Amino acid sequence: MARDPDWTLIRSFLAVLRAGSLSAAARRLRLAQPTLGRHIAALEGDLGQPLFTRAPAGLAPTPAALAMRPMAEAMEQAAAALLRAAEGADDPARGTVRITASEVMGAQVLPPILAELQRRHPGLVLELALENRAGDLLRRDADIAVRMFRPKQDALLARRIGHVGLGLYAHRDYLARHGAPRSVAELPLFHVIGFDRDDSSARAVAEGTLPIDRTLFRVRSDSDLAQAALLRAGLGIGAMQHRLAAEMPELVPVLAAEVQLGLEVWLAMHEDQRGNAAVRAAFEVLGEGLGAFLGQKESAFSEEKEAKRLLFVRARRAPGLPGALKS
Amino acid sequence: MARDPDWTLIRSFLAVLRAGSLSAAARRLRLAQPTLGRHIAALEGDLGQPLFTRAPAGLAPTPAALAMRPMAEAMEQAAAALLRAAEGADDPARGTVRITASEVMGAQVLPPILAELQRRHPGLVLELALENRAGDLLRRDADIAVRMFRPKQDALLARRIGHVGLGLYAHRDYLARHGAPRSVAELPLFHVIGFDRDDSSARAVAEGTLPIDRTLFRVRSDSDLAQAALLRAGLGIGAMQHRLAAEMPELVPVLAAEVQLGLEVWLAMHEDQRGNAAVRAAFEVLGEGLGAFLGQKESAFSEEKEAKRLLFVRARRAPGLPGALKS
DNA sequence: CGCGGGCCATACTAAAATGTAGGGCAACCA
DNA sequence: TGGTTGCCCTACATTTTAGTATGGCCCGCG
Repeated sequence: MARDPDWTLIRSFLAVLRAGSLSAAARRLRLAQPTLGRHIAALEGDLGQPLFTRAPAGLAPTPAALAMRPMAEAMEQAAAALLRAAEGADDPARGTVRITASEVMGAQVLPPILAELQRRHPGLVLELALENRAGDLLRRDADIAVRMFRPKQDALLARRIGHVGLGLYAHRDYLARHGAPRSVAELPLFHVIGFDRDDSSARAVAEGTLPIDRTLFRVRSDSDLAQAALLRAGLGIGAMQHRLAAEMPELVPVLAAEVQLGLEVWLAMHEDQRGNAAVRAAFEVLGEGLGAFLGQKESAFSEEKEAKRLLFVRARRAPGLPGALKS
Repeated sequence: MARDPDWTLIRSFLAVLRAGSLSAAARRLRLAQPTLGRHIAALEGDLGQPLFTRAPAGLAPTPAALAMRPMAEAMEQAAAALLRAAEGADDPARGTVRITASEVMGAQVLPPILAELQRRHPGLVLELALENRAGDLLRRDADIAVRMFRPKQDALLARRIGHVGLGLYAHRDYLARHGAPRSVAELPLFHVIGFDRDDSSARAVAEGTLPIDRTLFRVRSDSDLAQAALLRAGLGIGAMQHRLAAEMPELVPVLAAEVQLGLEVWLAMHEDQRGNAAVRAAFEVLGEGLGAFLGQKESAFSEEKEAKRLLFVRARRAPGLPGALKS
């Protein structure tokens, strides 16, 4: 009852699912509407069950169609990754590299490094996606990830770049108005800037240091960039990389001796992309640039397994607080 | 220079890559050889670079083609998963569920549980893949995984089923011939059965207990089933689940007081498959059956994040030995 | 209530892809 | 060395597929 359908039909199916109607999907795919109608009919025939119920305003997906959607999207992403791999396979100068990074990294640290990358490989097309959530590489959403924590997946090639130090800062005007806390215990009396719902950044930073709790914060945002902007605007006390804060004269360190935070910086790529010259070149330049930025010697190219051992040792040295730790 | 190619071309490309020639690929796909020749030519045109060099004995892939292969395979697996999802979306009685498990689990524990599953859902088509390597679910190589360690991926729905105890055993004839070790320190004097190159099983079992080293073993195999068979054949001392050893009267426990090993049992499925009735039904029955086998109450259905917290607590209670721990 | 705009389905025509058949080439084997 | 086999390429007939044009339907709006 289920012949395996032509992949083109799946692509059309996904387009119809997204667009909500045959006509709209046809416009996006630059095909004719009857063509898509036939594709859907053929796919329904192959699968032996209806995928859409014909409604006046368009097509309504059946539960089966909704269940199929993630797989169709996985195919689409794999196809996009294949295209990138094909472009840059031979020639590092001619390819597209998609990089994902955390917000702060992508906005504050990466641009000059990417400029250097582009200078060395002018033919490269660069894509930069900023998300604090991980898991992009495995979905082939990106070729290279700059992450502030150890990549967990076996299928990744990961390199530990170094360590970045953070501390608490506040605008000097804020401190002039409210004074400065004299101890960590006094912090709840001030306007602490922190996450809203997504604690992934905070828990990585605070690992083994502070018990992190949403109720501590009196100014909340899940965007690290927004947090930084709020900090610079004088709304309260928040965390920032020392390296970045040093270039912002209006910021003054707070509890510098008591609160010392740190993050690891990791570079990761999918092992499938090992054969892609463009990705390899970008990986190298990013490693160099980030290493220089961190002012630390970078470790040798190492596979995930070795990286794991390193992290393990590190984790034993600094046992964390159960409440703040979920990763 | 790079139009995004029709997905059918990618499928043909993968077939040619695997088969090594247009003709062979054509036979497998039940297409004519010139058709595949045209597909490859079209794909090369779309990508703007050659994928194969024409050789007398067939086609030799270029580096670019090799770099593209993993992505093409990812598409293929996603398509297969899509097909399974379509089949079983509505009706648990009519669907295919692909299960991956470790060798011992799949060969010794799962069969009766799968029999029960089939009894309850006679229309289900079951696929069972035995591999000790993980990472199958994310590649959509399987719908459900039975694993002896905590699944690490965020995109998975995981349920901790329970705990299985292991110990060292030997055939009574072996012990009659060689005697029994009186302490762990004496073990190297005996024929210990263990892994050859792949230490993934052993390091999970021995976590926090024994320093595991390949040189300890005097009988080596990477197949857990082979190890069990060697153990039953009297070749030496090896690890086995208490539950299984209890049904093998020829086996005698060794150093039962000194060496107590254990593994967690986890059930995991891809969150994308949540909408698949067949997979859900299989997940439920597997959870019940494994829970009954382990003789323990199963915990409530929980997402990965909660599972992580559980594991963290556990890891703190039993700190491991750095050398034996890489996961 | 009539009109326009969105949608899908159908019939027909045009284009494109597929299959078939035959030729040439290199490698292997008796 | 001569036959056989497997391979790829090209040319041509055929089937399949896509595009165009049209009609009917439902909804919202003036």
